[in-house]
Amino acid sequence: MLDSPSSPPPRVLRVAVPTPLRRLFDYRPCREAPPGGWQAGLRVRVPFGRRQVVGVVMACDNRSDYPLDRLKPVEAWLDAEPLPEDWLWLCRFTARYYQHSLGDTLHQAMPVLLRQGRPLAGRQREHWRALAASRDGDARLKRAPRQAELLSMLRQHPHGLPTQAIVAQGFTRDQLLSLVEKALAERHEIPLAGAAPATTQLLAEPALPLNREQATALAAIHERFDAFHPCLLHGVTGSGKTEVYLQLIEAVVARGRQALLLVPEIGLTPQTLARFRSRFRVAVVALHSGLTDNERLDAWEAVASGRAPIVIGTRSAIFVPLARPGAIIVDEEHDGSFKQQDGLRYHARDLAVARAKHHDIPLVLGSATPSLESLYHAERGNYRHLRLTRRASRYAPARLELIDLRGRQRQGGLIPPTIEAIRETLAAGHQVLVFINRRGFAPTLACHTCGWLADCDACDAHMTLHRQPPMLACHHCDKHRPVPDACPECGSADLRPLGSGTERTEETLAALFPKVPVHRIDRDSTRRRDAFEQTLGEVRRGAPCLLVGTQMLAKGHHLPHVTLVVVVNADAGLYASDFRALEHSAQLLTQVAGRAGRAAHPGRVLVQTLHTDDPHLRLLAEHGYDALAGQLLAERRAAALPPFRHLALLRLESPREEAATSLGREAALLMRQWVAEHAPDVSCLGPVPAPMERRQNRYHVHLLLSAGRRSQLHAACARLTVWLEASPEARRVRWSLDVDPQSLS
DNA sequence: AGCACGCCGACT
DNA sequence: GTCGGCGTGCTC
Repeated sequence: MLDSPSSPPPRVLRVAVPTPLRRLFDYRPCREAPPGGWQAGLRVRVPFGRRQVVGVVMACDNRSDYPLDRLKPVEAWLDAEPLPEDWLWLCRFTARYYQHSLGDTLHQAMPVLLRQGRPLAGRQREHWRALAASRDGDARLKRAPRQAELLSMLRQHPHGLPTQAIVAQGFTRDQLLSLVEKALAERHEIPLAGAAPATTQLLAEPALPLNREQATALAAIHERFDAFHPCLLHGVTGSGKTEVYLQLIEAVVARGRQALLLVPEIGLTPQTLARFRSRFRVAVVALHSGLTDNERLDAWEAVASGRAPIVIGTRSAIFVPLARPGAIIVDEEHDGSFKQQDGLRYHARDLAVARAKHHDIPLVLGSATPSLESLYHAERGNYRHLRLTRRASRYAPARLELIDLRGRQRQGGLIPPTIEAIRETLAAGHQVLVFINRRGFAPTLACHTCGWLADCDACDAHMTLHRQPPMLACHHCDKHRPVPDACPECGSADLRPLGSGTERTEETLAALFPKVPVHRIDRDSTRRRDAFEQTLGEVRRGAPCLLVGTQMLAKGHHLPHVTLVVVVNADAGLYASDFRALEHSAQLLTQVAGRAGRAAHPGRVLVQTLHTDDPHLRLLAEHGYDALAGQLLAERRAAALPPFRHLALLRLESPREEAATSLGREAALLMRQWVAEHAPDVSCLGPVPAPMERRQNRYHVHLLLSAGRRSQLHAACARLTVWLEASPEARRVRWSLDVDPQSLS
């Protein structure tokens, strides 16, 4: 692989190029070889079609299937050293597993600045420092008070300050340059790379004592540090999973290794980060969507070089290279945000498993409500099943009380006994959380004279009625229109909202409890970045109040003063057609219940439903998530669904329904023939119209492959994508293959 | 996916 | 007469 500078350069470089095409492109090396010789993992700038792109050399060779004399030369190499080996491995694995183009996968897994060709090695950070004081210097700043302030700040830091820190104090780059021009300050560069930090004095504050279960779990995870060691840390809300993570990370870092912690999108809050940063004296790098391109590259480089021992990040952080991998932890492993829902449709939790296995390191999947996949692996002994059943609070998690909605008059979705319970809770000086899974004022608008419903004309969906501001909006496309005064069909003025959303429930509660503040928390009310945190801060102060919100409210936030949780309608989730709907509803209901009574008071959870006798709901209410999960697993087995069989979903999408369907039929034909001969374990279902077939005036058609063996499913998918890429019909239809789809819609 | 080339409608 | 609509073809 390595081509030493003395040996002759290879004739051909196989380069992964950022394109959806699932193949490599061959190039001739440029005249000057990189200092370490040509090798896999080097970024190169290459001509591709009519443009220049950044690609990655995947192999060196002397032959090509393409005529050698027609190969274009590489424009330039961009790295002296190849990109990290573990990162290349992970990208290769991901591209193969998800049947995605390698070039695209590498591109996506790279920080933006590396995609653009910026150098990685030898990165410097710009610093500024004051020059020796001259008598007249300060006099010259008489009319520039900000520059004078800046200079005095620089004088307090004789080793210099990074630009970022200076700008954070409210100074500008221009002010810095003015000081340089006046010879009062100078710019200097500090290389970013450096030795790993000393690991003596790792902790900034002492670890908390562990209870027996936590200690047992930690010991089990610790047992081996040099072997793939998957553990399912299955702990009820408030049982102290985070403390186990903290102490595992401590042990990992003490051994000079790095720990990677993945958290759900919503979980990487300033509070979470603060908890980790206050525990450790070493750097805790956070990778989240709020970083600038430069910050992201710095973070990537700090981890890849090994300088940063602890990384916390959301889904995409699974792609950060680790110089000395020590452990990977996935918190709330059941969370849907770990699965990317477009383009490269990877699941960060599943990649975490693959990665830990590759590195031979411990893996921890933590959850109060584990996915059926992970429970299945734990049951089969593939994962060690570690349970935490004891809560720090005196009180057991609240039981779900099923409240029968049938035949009751609803007000904003709430029936009288529920309203009474809210009244009592507020009177006792506590807080109430009302959980409703629809935003807007009402799910739709209906004519009570002729039965007309406000439908979207681009989707097979109703339009949601909003009051703030008033409009009809489709939640599946960007269409919205004014609320009509009269029925467009019959002219009747008797138009009424049908059902309730967060806005209507908020309005109802505000009318019922005028003296109590009502906070609405949903995507519409939290558009402004800080609004959510601000509301939560107020709620944490503890005065009686009402919180109305969507599932945004259910996850992660510690709300110690909430003692009553109301679920306005459990049925929407329970009876959705998707095969994971029950699992997700049960996880959500259990999480919502976990919000009640975490501190000084026991809690109640009222679940309104039309189906109080539903066996799944009863099982969940009476015996909890684990019991229901066991039942659901049995049902999945009977229905030949994951985790007992593996799925891959081909989605086809076109403005012309017939185009999508006919391509689906051809693909199905090909698959059925090919599979009969090469992969008899695979079955092929469809093509069928997708649920909500028409979205944004495009028709969606599905073809589902399923198999008991991954290898056969994989082979079938590979055959399918090759065929699709070559098929002229497929170029007129947008298609994507979703391996291990999260949902069938 | 980009990005070109290429062949038919409404405008200075 | 041109500007520009998106069909189709290619990318080492």
